[in-house]
Amino acid sequence: MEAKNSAKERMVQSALELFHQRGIRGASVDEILKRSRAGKGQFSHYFKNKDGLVLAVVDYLEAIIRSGQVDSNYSFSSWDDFEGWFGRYIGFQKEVDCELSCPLGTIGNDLTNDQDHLRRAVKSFFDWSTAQLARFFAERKAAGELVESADPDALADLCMVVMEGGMLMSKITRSTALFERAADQVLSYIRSLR
Amino acid sequence: MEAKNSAKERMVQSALELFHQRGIRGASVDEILKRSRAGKGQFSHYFKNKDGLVLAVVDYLEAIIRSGQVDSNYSFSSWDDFEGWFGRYIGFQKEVDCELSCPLGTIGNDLTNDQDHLRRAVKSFFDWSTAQLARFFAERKAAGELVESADPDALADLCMVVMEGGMLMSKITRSTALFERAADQVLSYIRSLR
DNA sequence: TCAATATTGTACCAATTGGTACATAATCTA
DNA sequence: TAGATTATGTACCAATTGGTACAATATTGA
Repeated sequence: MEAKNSAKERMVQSALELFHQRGIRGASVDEILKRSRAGKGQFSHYFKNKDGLVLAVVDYLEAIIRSGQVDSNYSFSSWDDFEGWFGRYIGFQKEVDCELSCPLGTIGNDLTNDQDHLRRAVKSFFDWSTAQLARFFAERKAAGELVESADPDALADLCMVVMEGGMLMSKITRSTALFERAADQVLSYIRSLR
Repeated sequence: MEAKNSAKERMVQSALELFHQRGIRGASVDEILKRSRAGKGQFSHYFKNKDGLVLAVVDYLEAIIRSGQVDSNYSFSSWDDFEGWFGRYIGFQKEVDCELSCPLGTIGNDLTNDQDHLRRAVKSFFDWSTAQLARFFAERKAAGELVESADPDALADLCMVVMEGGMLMSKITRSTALFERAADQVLSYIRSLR
């Protein structure tokens, strides 16, 4: 149905790159079109307006992460899998010299109150991610690998918050040192509950 | 020297409010001037350009936080002081219905690579905040109130990362639930080191 | 006092913004 | 193949952007 590298796909991917780098407002439609070698015609044809493109970008991001096509996947089955989770985000930051933070965090923070449908789309991805972590912790607890007082949902929330905060602080400080130490503390904490 | 409510002061305060709400790019110079009841003349007179205004806003924020004029101060002297630290940020989010995140986090994430002087200004505030937390943990450890294996710097990093991530996730999910549970876990962890 | 300095207001500018109009070309389908 | 639908390109638009020019007004200090 859809060609391999359709104009629509190129627009979404270019928009993702630019939104990730400079946020929604920092990337103009014209620049996105130039980068994706598309014209205004395609843009208006495939999207109602810029918000429509943002929604497509969020959906695209959610799709590739949920399908595991990206480094930081959420298919934990062992403690080793989990312990590598923070490492993949830290590794990403090192690859990009700490010049970016989380794409969905950046997009989500850029939204205004009149873009609630977009905010909900971003939130739904975070809800899913948190649920994946919580499911993993619940499974480990059911297997007797976590003490009775451990709260799987709270642990999942802690991980998500540290990941988002770590990505943001890495960009601002241009260093993963803070993120790494914080992640280490979380891992120590969770190990102490085993 | 400076009048109580000088045009410069009004411009900085209005800019802070708007940058906090919509980021740097989301707040136009014209809108800031309208809100602060000032003209283009004053703007050009007091600031070189928009970046100059951003720098003034960052300096202003750092000054009021370091001087303790704002709720979330950093003058910890007891465990009770510290345990209320996350609570003040969570309380702020509740006051604003989770429609904002951390002002310096928002500004910091909005910067591009050609604004390195601004990034360094934001970073210097985070460095100071982290150092305040680290000093507190180091003092407690010296007083024998933390186990030998506790790392004051790493604990400070963990707190900063959870605070920033919590503020961001609260805005995106429009709820402090995640932030609260994550903060609780951090407090549990630190208590386990006492 | 009176000139220098600091402050403020208004008008303007080129560039960019998101968005529309509309003609053309390709593709599908009956 | 004919006609509809889908896809693409070009030109244009009003509004907004950050920034400048410059005149006018206070305020200061010798």
